[in-house]
Parts: sequence; structure tokens; C-alpha cells
Amino acid sequence: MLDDRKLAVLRAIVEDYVSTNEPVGSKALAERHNLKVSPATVRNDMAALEEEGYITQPHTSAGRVPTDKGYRLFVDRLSQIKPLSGAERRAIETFLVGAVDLDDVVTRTVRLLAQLTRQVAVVQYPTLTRSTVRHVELVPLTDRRVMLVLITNTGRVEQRVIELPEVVEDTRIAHLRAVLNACLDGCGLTTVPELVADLPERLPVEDRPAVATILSVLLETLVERHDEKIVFAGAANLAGADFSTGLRDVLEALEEQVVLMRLLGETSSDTPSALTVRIGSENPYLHGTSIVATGYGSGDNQLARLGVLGPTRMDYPVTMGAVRAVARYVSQILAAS
Amino acid sequence: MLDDRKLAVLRAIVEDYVSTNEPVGSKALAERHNLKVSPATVRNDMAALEEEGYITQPHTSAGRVPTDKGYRLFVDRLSQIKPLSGAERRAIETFLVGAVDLDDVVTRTVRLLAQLTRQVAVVQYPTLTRSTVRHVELVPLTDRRVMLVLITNTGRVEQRVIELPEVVEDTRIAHLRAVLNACLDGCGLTTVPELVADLPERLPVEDRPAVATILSVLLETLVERHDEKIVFAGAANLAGADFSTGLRDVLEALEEQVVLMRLLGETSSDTPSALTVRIGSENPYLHGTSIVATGYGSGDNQLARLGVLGPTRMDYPVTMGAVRAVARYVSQILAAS
DNA sequence: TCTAGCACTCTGTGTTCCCGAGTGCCAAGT
DNA sequence: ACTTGGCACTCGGGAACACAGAGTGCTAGA
Repeated sequence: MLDDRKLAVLRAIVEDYVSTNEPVGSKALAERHNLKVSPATVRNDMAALEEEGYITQPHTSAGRVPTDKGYRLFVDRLSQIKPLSGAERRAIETFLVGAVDLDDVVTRTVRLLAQLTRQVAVVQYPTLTRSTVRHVELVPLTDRRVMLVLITNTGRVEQRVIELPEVVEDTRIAHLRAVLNACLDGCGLTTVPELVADLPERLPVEDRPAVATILSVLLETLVERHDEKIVFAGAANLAGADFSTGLRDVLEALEEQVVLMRLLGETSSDTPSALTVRIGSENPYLHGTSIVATGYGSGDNQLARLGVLGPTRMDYPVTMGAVRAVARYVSQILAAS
Repeated sequence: MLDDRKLAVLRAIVEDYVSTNEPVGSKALAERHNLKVSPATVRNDMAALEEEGYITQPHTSAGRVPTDKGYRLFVDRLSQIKPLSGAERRAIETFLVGAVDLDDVVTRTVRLLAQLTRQVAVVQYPTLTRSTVRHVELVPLTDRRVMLVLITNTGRVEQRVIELPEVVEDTRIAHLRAVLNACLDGCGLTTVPELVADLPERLPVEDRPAVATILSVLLETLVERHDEKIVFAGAANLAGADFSTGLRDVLEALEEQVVLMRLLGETSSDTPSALTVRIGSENPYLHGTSIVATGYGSGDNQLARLGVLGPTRMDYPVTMGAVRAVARYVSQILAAS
């Protein structure tokens, strides 16, 4: 059905269209790529490719443009991920080195990725799910208020101000802190609920109301942040490219955490570290845009996802290379800290 | 030079142009607003206004459009800030109530403001300068690493991982923590440097290298965050409006902290709580856009600034009302917590 | 199976034309 | 001294039209 030459033609069409942004005709194709056949032959192949739904023509007398299906075939079988240049590698290193905390790592990463791909970069904050408790802190503020600070092994810090139901002395707070840390230090966040379940019973009865309040806030913090924060950068790169779906829709999606989450997520959960490419109408919500994403995190402990979003007409090999490289570097940085 | 009627004409021109986005002609003007004069008279006034530079015409046979100078006069003398409707007030309250921490307050505020004004909202994080230390925490991670956590009275939390030059026992860390808190608790951040200056000398000599390291990181944290974080929301609202300066430039400015800072800031520092309106070419960097901003924070303790950014052709009375109202509510929330 | 030739079909562009909104100015009216 | 109606003028933008050029599909021949 699709012999080698037809595939070569498809590849050429995708490459030309991506670089010129204009429908590509048979003549130009036969010249620029050294297929050693005439335009007429190319035309026949194009007719076949169109028949199969890999390409289409905007109007009767125009060149051909790849369809989503065409891009899909191109990504799956006709292209290979392009590794970064040395200069780009160095840029990544200098950019990420010197990040002072997790916030900083995420911010730098998303900007870096946007700059590298000249598209919109999206980075999900590392999820709490797989991380462990490094320290729990209870800071007395007044005699009725304490601040709960939760520090995880990924460097994330969560804090909450808690109104206590009754006055609690500082020494008791200090005791409770010690108990909590003894109980939770180093434990996975998902196991926290069971670990603290019997805690009130092991403490003096007069402390129980306060403990209950504190624990409920602690648990709430865990669940609440379970749906994660996502940041993006490079919106300016949208200005040039035109989307079939309005620019407005894209910008709205970017600011809508939930939508963004679904765009990034929805991965084949068996291999989270693999590159996911979602092309055009394969996406929920935003048709007309493509997404290249991957998980990051050290080794088998995948923390979250990052990726870029751009027009369907994007340079997939280069973009995939950049996303993969950045994910690796960030994983490395996070593992080291 | 400018009698009352001419001013009324200018006001009418601004209002019509803002609502229709089309150059407004003498006939339509005389009809829609009940100036009780004929189009011809209006034309004479328009000629005078144009002479003075308050309005201009895109081409010879078109209606008039306000100039930056015209908007300036309108804002300063011809309009009054429009208070919010009851529904809008309630929206603000329900939106801001239930924010769990400072991050959350800022995030909700910026979204609220964007939604309310249908433009791009910008909020600067409360600055550390005027705030005070509520608690300093030192958490041992390994025997060579500690985490420094700084909590301020505005609910802000800064953390840093510190590599110590030598192994330090946990008890010493605990002691140092106590010393630091005794020394700094409740003090203004700006006074921290002097307060800790003689600290190494008051401690055992063998601890001094570690203390020096920790203090340097602490001081660095203070200065570094002095230039502040800024967030924005509502970029989707840019999609409709067209800017004379390219959309791309605006998006780039939004992602460039430094530029955004200068746009928000640069206020008459004597009355930080007053509304600042910067119109078109009055802005640095982004001509063709206007900015309505104000300081927020409790009473005389102005913490930071917030505002909105939009096309020069914006509804100033409404926008100013929204900005002022949101700033007040946020100040209230922050003061209460 | 490939190639060359040919007639056909479009889009995009440049040209021309014309309508109408809006203006500026002048002379007459209050 | 201001206001008003009248009038000629200007200019942008849309409609109508022609046309060149790129690209295609098809058929016949190598």
C-alpha cells in the first residue's frame, strides 16, 4: 500500500511544510529533495497518500498539507529525535545550575524550555505523592495559633496557619512536634494518613482537640495539593504562529490549571518516562495544537510531567529532542539535591 | 481656551470611542449625547480640541480619536471612578475568602482582577522590606546539611538548603536556632543584618565557620528576594484587543519580571496608596498600553503593588474602580491574617 | 511503472470604480 | 460673537473584474 517512496514523499512534505508554512507542490518537492523521479510521479504518490488520508489540499489547486494522521505517521516511523547541539547543552547547564530552591528549579526549567523550543513550555510541580516527609514543624505564633510547616525530600515546603480550638502551651506544641517527627520522618506522603490515625489516642486527653485540628489540616494539605500546580512560559511565542483554534482559546487553556493538567497528563502510565506526542485532534479541548510531553524525576520515581505546546505544524524531531534533554537534566538536578 | 462644552465634547468622544472602538464623528456625537447643539458646532469644538492635541483623526475623512493627552485630561478631570456593583463586591469576597496561604491570596487576587476587568491583571508579591521575622527554623537534613526556613509576619516562607563546611551536631544546630530566634523574632527584616553582625563572636569558636555560612545564606535570602516576584493572569483577554505595539511585545513584557516591575512601580512614592494611571506613551517600554495600578497593604504599611494592563482605549472609570476595590479587599485580608 | 504533455481550476493580487461618512469653510441667522 | 445650515472636497474601504501563476488530474507513450 505504502511503498518506501511514498513514505519518503510524505516525510518530504512534512519537512517542507514545517519549514515554509506553505502547501507544498509536486514540482518543488521533486527538486528540493533528491527523489530521483519526476513531478508527475510524485503527483501520483500524493494522490495515493491523500486517498489514505495522510495529506490534504486546502483548495483544489494548491499544494498538499499533512493531516494529523500524516504527522502521526511521520512521528512514529519517519523521523528520529534530534539531539541537542553542544551549545544548547551548555545553555541548559548554565541555566539550571544555581537554582536555589524547588520553586527556582521549576521556574528556570519552564523558561529554559520555552526559549529552547521557541514555543510554550509547561511544567508541572513535582507531585507530593511519591515524595517523603523530611520534617514537620510546628511554630507557635500566638497562644491560639500555630503554623504548620511540612518539608518534603524534594525540597517542597507547605505551610498553613492553624487556629486552635483552645489555648495550648508552647511546651506541649514542642512535644507534639517531636512526636510527629518521630512518627513521620522519612515516610511516604501517601502513608501519612494511616500513620497518624491513632495518634490522638497516644496523647494526653486534654491535648486531643488541638491535635485533631492540627492533624485535619495536615491531611487536608496533603490531599489539597494532590491536584498539582502547573506553570507555563513562552506565551509570547504564540504571537507568531497562528492556530486553527483561536489564540484566545490557547491562552485560556494555559491559565486553566485543570485543562492544562489533562493536556499534560493522560499518559500511558506504564512508561511515564517515555515521550508522549499528542497531535492536533488527538488532544482533548485544544484541537489544532500539538503537545510533546514526558515525565521527569529520578529513575523509577517519576515526580511529574513537563512538555511544550505548539501548533500542529511544529518541528517534532527538534522539539522532542529538547523536551527529552531538559527532562533528563531536571531529573538529574532533583536527584542530586 | 477650553470651555465647558468643549470638555463635554471630549468626554463624549472618549466614552463613545471606548465603547465602539470606531472613530467618532460630529453627527453621531450630537445625536447620542444630548449636547444641545448642532453637528457643525461640534465640528468647531473638535477642531479646537485637535488644535490643542487632545484628539486626532486617523485619516482626513474619518472621525476623531482621543490622543494620550486626551485620555489624560479625561482621567484627571472629566471622569470619576465608578464603584463596583453589589454583585461584583460579593464576587470579590467569595473569591478571596478561603485563601489558605500567601501564595493562594496572590493567585486568587490576580485571577479575580483579571476576570473583573477583563484585562491583564498584575500583582506583585508583598515585599519583605517592611515585614518582620516571625520565626527562623533550622532543620538538620544530614550531618553536613541543614535547611533554613524563614517565616515572616505576612505569611511568607523562604527556605534554603545549606551545605555546611563541617559536621555539626544536631544539638548545636538546635542551640543556634534558639539563639537566632531570640535575636531576630519580631524584628524588621531590614534590621537583620545589624542584629546578626556580632553573632559569631558570641558563640563558641568551633561553631563559627558553620554560623558564618548559615548567616551568609540568610542575608543573601533577604537581599535576593528584595527584587520581587510578580505574577499575572488574564492573558487571554489580550486576544480580542489589538495593541498598536504588537501583541508579542506585550506578552514578552509580561513574562519579563524586570520590565513588569518597572511598569507597576515608578510611582509617586509619597502616596503609594493612590491610584496611578499611566497612559500610552507615558509608559516605559510599552507604548500603546495603559496601566492602572495602586499599592496595597494594611494602612501606612504598603507592601506591594497591583494593577491591570490594557489597551490605551480602555474604560478607565470602571477599571480604576475595580483596581481600587480589589486592593482594599486584599489589604484587609492581609491585615487580618 | 514512470514520464511528458496538456487542459483545467483555483487563489491571490492588482486595478478600477464608486459610495458614503466625515470634514472644513463660508455665509446667513440669532 | 457664537451658532447653524449648506456645500464642495477628501479619502478609505468594499465590490467587480481581469489575470498571471502554481498546482492538479488525466491520458498517451516509453
